[in-house]
Amino acid sequence: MMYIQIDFNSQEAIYMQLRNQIILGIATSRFQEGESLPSVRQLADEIGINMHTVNKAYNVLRQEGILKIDRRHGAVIAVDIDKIRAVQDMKEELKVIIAKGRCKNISRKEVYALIDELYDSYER
Amino acid sequence: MMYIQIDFNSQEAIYMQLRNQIILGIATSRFQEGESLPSVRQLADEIGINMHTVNKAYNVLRQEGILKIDRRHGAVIAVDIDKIRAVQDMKEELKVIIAKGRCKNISRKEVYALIDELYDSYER
DNA sequence: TTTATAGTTATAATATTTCTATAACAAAGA
DNA sequence: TCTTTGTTATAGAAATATTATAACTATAAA
Repeated sequence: MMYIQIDFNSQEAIYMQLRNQIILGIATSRFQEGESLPSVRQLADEIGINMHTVNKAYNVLRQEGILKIDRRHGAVIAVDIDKIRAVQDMKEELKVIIAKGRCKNISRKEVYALIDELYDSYER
Repeated sequence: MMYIQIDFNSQEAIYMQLRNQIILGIATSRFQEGESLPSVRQLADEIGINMHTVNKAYNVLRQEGILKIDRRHGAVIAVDIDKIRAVQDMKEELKVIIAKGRCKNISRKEVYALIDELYDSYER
């Protein structure tokens, strides 16, 4: 049992909701490095969605260097530590969000505080 | 002339690219509070896209409290300062990004550094 | 008052993306 | 051999994005 919760009324694509929850699960140590995720068919069954939707989420996570997938062990949490690329990716993701904050006169320190709140909530 | 650059091969929706560039433009002071944006027809013509696509971008920005739109002056940059809501929105947007950083062992200080880089690049 | 321009609304068509539904395949393991 | 794995292919349905017209009302300028 994975306890994944999908909001079918959300505008966010199902595969992205799934991807997000797996990332959040790893950050909060609900899932651990080396742990196997259910097979695409199993998880699809469990959630009540199609196999390919799970497959898509897994492949996004693979491309992001969060999972490794092979025929033997299925999807295994294996975070690749290409720190440089990870930081670059994050910068790209933050770009518009911070720009919007700048428009709203949100200060650096206020952003720091948000970062702290979130980091604390992911503490193990 | 607005000098908006759309990547038609991008997977990102055109109206979102437009929305992002306007936000970045405000953050970098290329556009100023009180300034009028081109009419939806004008900008659509300039970029070579449909009027409704521009209209959608403008309406997203209105909903985010970045523009005001009325029949007299068209779309005018008018950032509403509901700080509490703006901060809440940002937290929501940061949630998964920071979780992913946590997976990648990116430290708070490294995130701070990114925030600083971005804030500096938006300095006027 | 006429004219032009503003956003708004409506409708339709097309393209793309998302999600589902089947099915078959090859590799690995029991 | 039998089952399970991810992978691939194809097809269709549903939702979203984009374009194309057109008409409407309100405002501003001529």
